[in-house]
Amino acid sequence: MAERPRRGRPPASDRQKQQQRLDISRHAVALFREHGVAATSGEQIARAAGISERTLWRCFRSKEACVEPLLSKSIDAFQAVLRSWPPELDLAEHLRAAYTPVLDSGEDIEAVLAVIRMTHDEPALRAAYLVLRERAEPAFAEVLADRMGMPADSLEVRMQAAATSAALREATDDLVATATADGIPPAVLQEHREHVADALRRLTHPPAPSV
Amino acid sequence: MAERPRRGRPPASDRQKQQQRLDISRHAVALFREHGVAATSGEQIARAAGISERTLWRCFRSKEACVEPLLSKSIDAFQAVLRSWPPELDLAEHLRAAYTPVLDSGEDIEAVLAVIRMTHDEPALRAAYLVLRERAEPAFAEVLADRMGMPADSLEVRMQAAATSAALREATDDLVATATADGIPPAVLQEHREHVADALRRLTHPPAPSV
DNA sequence: CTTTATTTGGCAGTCACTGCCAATAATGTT
DNA sequence: AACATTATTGGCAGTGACTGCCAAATAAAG
Repeated sequence: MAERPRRGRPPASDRQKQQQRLDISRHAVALFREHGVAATSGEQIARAAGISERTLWRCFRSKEACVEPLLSKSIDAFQAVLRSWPPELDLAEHLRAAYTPVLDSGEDIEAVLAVIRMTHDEPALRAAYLVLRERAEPAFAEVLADRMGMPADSLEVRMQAAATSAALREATDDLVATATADGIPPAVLQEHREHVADALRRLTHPPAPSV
Repeated sequence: MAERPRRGRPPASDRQKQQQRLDISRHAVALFREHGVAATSGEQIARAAGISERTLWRCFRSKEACVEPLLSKSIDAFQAVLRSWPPELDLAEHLRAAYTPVLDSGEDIEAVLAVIRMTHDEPALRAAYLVLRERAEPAFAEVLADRMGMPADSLEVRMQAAATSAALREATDDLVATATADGIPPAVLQEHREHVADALRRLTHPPAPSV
């Protein structure tokens, strides 16, 4: 229990590891975009990222998993928006103010959009994307639990969280599909926000009590 | 365009191919259950199914994909139930009469339950499961499109379909987790049906029009 | 500079999976 | 019955993703 005197090289912080993974992810996605997933080898990714192939496989269990950090960035960003949603404020208002869809990912907007687009053609990428979104559902559940007045691990809340997450995924796919190279037209963006807000509202405000 | 005189060996019907895949799937799942996924090789699966390794890889692109036919069976079964839902009947009533959760899969109930359980520990299986469920969403959309009076490929309907599918997945996971070797206690089953019915009702009957 | 703890790289090996071609099976034709 | 034709299967060699193992390199403390 007591703090043993720390000696030797200190373990890399989680922050550092995340950073390395993100760095690799950027190089990997760049290669995926240029040559396609199948035509990109682990060796190429490692070389581009300036690490050995061995450490690449230590960071990612598979080639396709290299997209995770980039995708996570955008998913995490939306979670943060949801978390900051004040209970009394209308959701659409909150989103209009705080939600700039994918692009909280800063510099990586284009990369994230490209990956999501690629998931439609590359089954392995789609699988990674879906697993990632499911992994984010507990966080959704926490937000919804407050609104619903039920524990976050109750089945009801988990179902709502899963439903919310899936609806948001569909809306995101739709947005990404209509996004051009120039970016996203403001009108489309506005409509997207409304869609998301409607879906979330519908899910968090149950209709007249049935049964 | 005209029917060219058919000569030589006729191609296998889709039905036959599906049957072969299902047969392989059963053997693969049996091995997965016994030894785990990692410890089961493609060679073992092929040998158990009485085919060459080469044809195994022709039928399935990956080892984990071997679970698809079995899982599809149970997903398809629920879709059939949904499709047969008469518009005027209460959903809970319909489910009570027509929905025996996973087990329309006939002989394969245990295998299906086992696979769904395994998806919690085996990321690759989880990925396959999620991809499979997403692939089923368009079918959900068709059912919902009728009720919502909108085209099945509209964003609204697709979002509802995705949400429905995800909620159902969560409910199924919950059911599978509580299922014992003896089977599923009737009380639990009944509760499960109610959960599913509630979720679907909530999704298909939107609350008071917002905005 | 030595000691200790941690990360990284190199190397060999396994195994999932593919391309290619020969063998076999299932049909119609002569 | 023998043959021609087409679809499926199997064998074989090869590629590449990934792992285990150990040695080198790095970063801190004594």
